[in-house]
Amino acid sequence: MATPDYTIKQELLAKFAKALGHPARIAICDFLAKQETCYFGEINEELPIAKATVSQHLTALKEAGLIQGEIEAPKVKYCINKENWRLARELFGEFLGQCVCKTGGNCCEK
Amino acid sequence: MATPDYTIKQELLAKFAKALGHPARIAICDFLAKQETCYFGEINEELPIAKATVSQHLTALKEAGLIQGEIEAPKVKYCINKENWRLARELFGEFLGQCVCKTGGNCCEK
DNA sequence: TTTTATGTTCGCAAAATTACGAATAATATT
DNA sequence: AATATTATTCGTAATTTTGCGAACATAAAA
Repeated sequence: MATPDYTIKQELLAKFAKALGHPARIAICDFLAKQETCYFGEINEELPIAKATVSQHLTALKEAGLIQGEIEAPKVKYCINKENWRLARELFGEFLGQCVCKTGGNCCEK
Repeated sequence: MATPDYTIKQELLAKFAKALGHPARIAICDFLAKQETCYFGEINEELPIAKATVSQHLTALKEAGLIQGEIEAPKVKYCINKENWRLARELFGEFLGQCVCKTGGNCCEK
């Protein structure tokens, strides 16, 4: 077994962050978070990129576990994966919260 | 002026997320969040990668605004950029929070 | 059964990311 | 002034990402 360079949490957080590291994927999530019905076509219309590219972004989000899809006739229905979404919320909250308690200026000025 | 494909918030959130999308950069931030003194050398020792690569990751975090550096003799002192860190915390909180209110199962089962 | 509608996958190109060692810069120290 | 310490930048290679159109798959509709 190779040396565990980073912790599981760090790896997981990085995986979520990487999946969210593109404006199109953020826009997809924003859209999905507001819809109960969520077909590929609607998402595709919302974005300024080709459908093949939209499909790729959806795959990236799916592989990170942030969304999920379900085939329905010739259409495909997507939605937020709420369980992992909550996990992401907890991890980001913990990660981004760990520096706030120490109020005051930065240790490096400017 | 080109069409604004995405909102400012979406772009900014994606920029922060992209910067955090690598375990080494998460590890760097974890380390910095716990230290008041934070020289390059200490960060470098903490990571299993070459110093040139560490420097690159630091630059990526710096360009995203999440950390900042200050030259001090032959050493360089790094720290969290607290102002932008707080902004990131707010943006991620808002983004990841927008789906939680609707409790219940996912719209797509399985 | 042939269309039609809806998305995914394929093949490709351009660009960006990740990683490293070597070279360089900048400043203390001897 | 020469040397040592510290970290960035350069040059390069391998991989991944992003994006598109065309081809394909699947199932409903005609």
